[in-house]
Amino acid sequence: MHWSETISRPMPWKEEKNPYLIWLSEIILQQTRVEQGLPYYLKFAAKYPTVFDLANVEESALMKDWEGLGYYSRARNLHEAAKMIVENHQGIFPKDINEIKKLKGIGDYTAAAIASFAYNAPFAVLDGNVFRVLSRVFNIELPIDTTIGKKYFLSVAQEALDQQFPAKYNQAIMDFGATHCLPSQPKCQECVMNEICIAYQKDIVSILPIKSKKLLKKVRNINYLVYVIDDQTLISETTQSVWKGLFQFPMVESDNAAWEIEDVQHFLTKEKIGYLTIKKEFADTQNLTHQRINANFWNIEVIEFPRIENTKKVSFKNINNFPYPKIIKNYLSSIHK
DNA sequence: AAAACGGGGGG
DNA sequence: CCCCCAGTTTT
Repeated sequence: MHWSETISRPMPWKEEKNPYLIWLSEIILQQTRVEQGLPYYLKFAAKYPTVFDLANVEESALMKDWEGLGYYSRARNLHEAAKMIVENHQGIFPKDINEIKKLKGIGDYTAAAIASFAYNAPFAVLDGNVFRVLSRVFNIELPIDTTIGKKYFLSVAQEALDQQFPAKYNQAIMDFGATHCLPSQPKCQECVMNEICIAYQKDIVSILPIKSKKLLKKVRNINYLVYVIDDQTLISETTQSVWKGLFQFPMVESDNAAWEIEDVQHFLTKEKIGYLTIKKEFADTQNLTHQRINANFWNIEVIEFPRIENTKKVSFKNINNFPYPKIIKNYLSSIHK
């Protein structure tokens, strides 16, 4: 806490005591860098100043505002939680941590963050920063991605918490992890903790914290078919999986490799779709947590649109009124001259 | 307990 | 190219 008084890391939600705005900021910041989430927080705080504004908005509009931030279930959960607060709590954000945890999208970390920041309640936050700081200072070599590891770290975090100033302490340890006790190249030489940091004394800072799992990535080849008549094309709303609630073009996934133009021709013929021209307009790749996506965008001039379930006609002039995943946005930017 | 879930920045 | 980020929900 003393260290935190020597640094400056201003953020609009620090010093904020309105639990609704704290909640909003915490949801936006889940697995998201402060610099990345900041503009979204400012937009949401201005557009949805109260929980009622959030509860009453159409979900599609909310998704549009969330566009580009990722982890879209956060937006859907935010909406559902807002409605829960209005219906079950008369629009007043709950104060009891168990009630806070019942809200969609709020887990252990976010509940502790809201309870401590808004009400100065004595609950220690345990996020990526805290895992790192505690694992190094106390030389904890339990993996942080196992149940046993999380349980132990939580007990250490709770014990280390300053009971008198929980909000200040939680804020300080996260600032410390984010700016000083960095994942790589931490500033150990000038660290105020280096004399009591066991990992530093043992020179094993770089291996901490320890993770047990490594994740497998699936490679997917997606062929987006952009059917075009004059200024119109066909888009559909994704109904499941990763990009639920966002829009995309009709697509076909190919197993081994991305399509060549012959494969597109073959597909259109098989589906009895008449076409004038086929042109590969854009190619891009995107890395998600569990999959690597190779995408090709095929511009296909047609005489009449094929009948595909759940698609709608839209003009390129209005196409940006709908929310899209990043890879579709990249394509749309590339064709917008 | 493990997998799924985005996007961006930095080394 | 890999790691990590103010984590939570679903399987």
